[in-house]
Amino acid sequence: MRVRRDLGWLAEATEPPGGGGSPVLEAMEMPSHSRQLLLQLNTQRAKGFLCDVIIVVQNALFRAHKNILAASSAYLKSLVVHDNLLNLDHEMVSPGVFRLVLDFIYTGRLGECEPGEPGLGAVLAAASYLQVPALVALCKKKLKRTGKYCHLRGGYSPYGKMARGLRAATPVIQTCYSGAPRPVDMQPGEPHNPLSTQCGELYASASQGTALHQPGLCPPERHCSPPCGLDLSKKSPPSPSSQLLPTDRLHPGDSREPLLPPGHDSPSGSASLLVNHSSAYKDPPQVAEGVIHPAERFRGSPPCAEPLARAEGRDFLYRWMKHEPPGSYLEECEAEKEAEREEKAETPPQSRYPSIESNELENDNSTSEDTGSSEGPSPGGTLGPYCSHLAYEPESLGDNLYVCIPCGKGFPSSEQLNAHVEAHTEEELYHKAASEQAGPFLDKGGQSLGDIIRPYRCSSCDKAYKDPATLRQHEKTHWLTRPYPCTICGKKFTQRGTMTRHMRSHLGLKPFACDACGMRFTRQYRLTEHMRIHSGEKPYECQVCGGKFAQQRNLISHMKMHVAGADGKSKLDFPESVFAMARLTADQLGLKQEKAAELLSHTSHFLSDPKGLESLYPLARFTAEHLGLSQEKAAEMLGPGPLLHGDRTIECYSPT
DNA sequence: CTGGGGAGGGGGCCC
DNA sequence: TGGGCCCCCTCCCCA
Repeated sequence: MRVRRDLGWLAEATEPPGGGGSPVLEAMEMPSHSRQLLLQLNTQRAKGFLCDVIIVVQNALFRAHKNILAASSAYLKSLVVHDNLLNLDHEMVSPGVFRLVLDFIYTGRLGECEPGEPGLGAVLAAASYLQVPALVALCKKKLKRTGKYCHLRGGYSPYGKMARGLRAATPVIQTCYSGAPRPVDMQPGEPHNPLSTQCGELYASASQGTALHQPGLCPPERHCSPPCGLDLSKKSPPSPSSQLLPTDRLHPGDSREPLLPPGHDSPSGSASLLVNHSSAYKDPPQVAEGVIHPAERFRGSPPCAEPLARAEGRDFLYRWMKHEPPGSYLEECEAEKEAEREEKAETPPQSRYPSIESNELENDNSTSEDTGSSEGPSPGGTLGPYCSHLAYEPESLGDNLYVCIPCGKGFPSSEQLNAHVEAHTEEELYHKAASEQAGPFLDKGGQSLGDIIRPYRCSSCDKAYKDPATLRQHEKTHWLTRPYPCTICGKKFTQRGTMTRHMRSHLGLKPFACDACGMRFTRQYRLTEHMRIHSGEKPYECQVCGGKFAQQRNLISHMKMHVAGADGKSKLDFPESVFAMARLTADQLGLKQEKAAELLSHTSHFLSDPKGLESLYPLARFTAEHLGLSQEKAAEMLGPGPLLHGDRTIECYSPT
């Protein structure tokens, strides 16, 4: 009827003035038009084409079109108006259920349920929550007609196999990185967008890999380490117009719910989708068990998840006790878990402060064995975490009453304690000596000001930090294997946050919008920087020519121009005090130690390095302010000479 | 064509 | 865990 009415003007307009001649254009209707349109839209959704909204449901991502959502659901309509990223309450709708709802929106059909699929009752509840009246009506009708609600609740499907083959027809993220197969619907020349899933959905595994660690289920390179997950369930963005995407690890291997053994708690805090589902709808436990059975989920029919989890737990415990270093990828996964647990266990600072390093633990353990300590060896040859516990619980020292003050270890006799003290590495002694030579900034305990401010020193590179967590974070940079791989491109990162941020670029998420021009950014800092363009603020001033810049990096690039002449040689001279200040600051305060030492070790490098130039003035100011010294005074006090940097002595050259 | 500035974007890393 | 900052690369525009 609408078509006829809408086309009426057209018929009138095309009718010849005389009324006769060519036949009158009658309004016609193509019955399959709406169906074809929906099919096209659904195809586009599957390919991610023109999708302008991402819906996050717990650990799963769905891409869709705002118009379609708005036309189907009053609730979603209210959301998509303001946001490109929707975060649905997974207590109300689980990822599996939402997939069915989204399918219904795009196809007008409600997928049949098979064992493990969300029940019709759950779909009804979700449809009510999302305000999809057509689906609500359909669910009610189905429930009334079939009268098999009890079976549904029990996980039994009266419908047989799924007609639309959700599992088979949903390749999801086919590729993580090079070498992986491309999606079947992708043309060879087409940019490979790993987000182009058939259902426009991505899943983030909350299981942190239990079944993923099964050989044969997933290529080893896809075995994302457990702690690498993006937590989808946390953090909301500061911008009201958007939401960040805290994700848990995106699981590239399956289009459906993340695989979780019953009762398996995600380390990231993301509970099982199906546990949530069952709890939300008071489903009996067997529903979840049926849903997540790995044999249902993965090609190759892996063993049941629960024994798998147990085996993994045993393996993990074994490795934990053995203190095995990361080796194979699976081992790395275990090592990462271990590291996570160690971090949570509030391990003490390492090396030079009352602490126990892992290798020291082993040494300590061997010492105990040698001396017949009351503490017997632990499985695998080390005491592992127990040793750490011993070291910090005086009452647990047992007969080891002679305690080494610096490291807190106990020994049964003074002779053994003396032997232990002598065994402290030369490096430590050298450092202490170095600190004592540092002169006026030392306290009587032999600690430099830098050590006081940053007492947690990396045993690998000598960098110092204010707190142990930062030190642990830093130490990951020394790991041969970066623990947080991107599940889309495979790039690995040393910090989870960096990987999360990287993922945002894959997903095209730019939560921070400029109010003035509408430009969006992936980071708040970028927006702040960008806003200076509108405000005209240029806080970065060139100390040489007075030029001002809105962005620091452009000042740095500008300084390059000042520093390096046409022949590449330096153009500027800098006062000795500046060098002295940098040396003082680097050595005593631990600020940019490596960089300052590097800069000072070679004057030419220093002069050609804008980073050093830029850092000198703030460093000098900092030093003057905090130590109550003038630059000249500090320079006079320090004088020319070798810079003691860590356990190395670096010659310093005067800029003249 | 080239150099310089402006600006977007990504990774590293400390707090 | 996310924010913030630093550093780098890159592109674009303009003189």
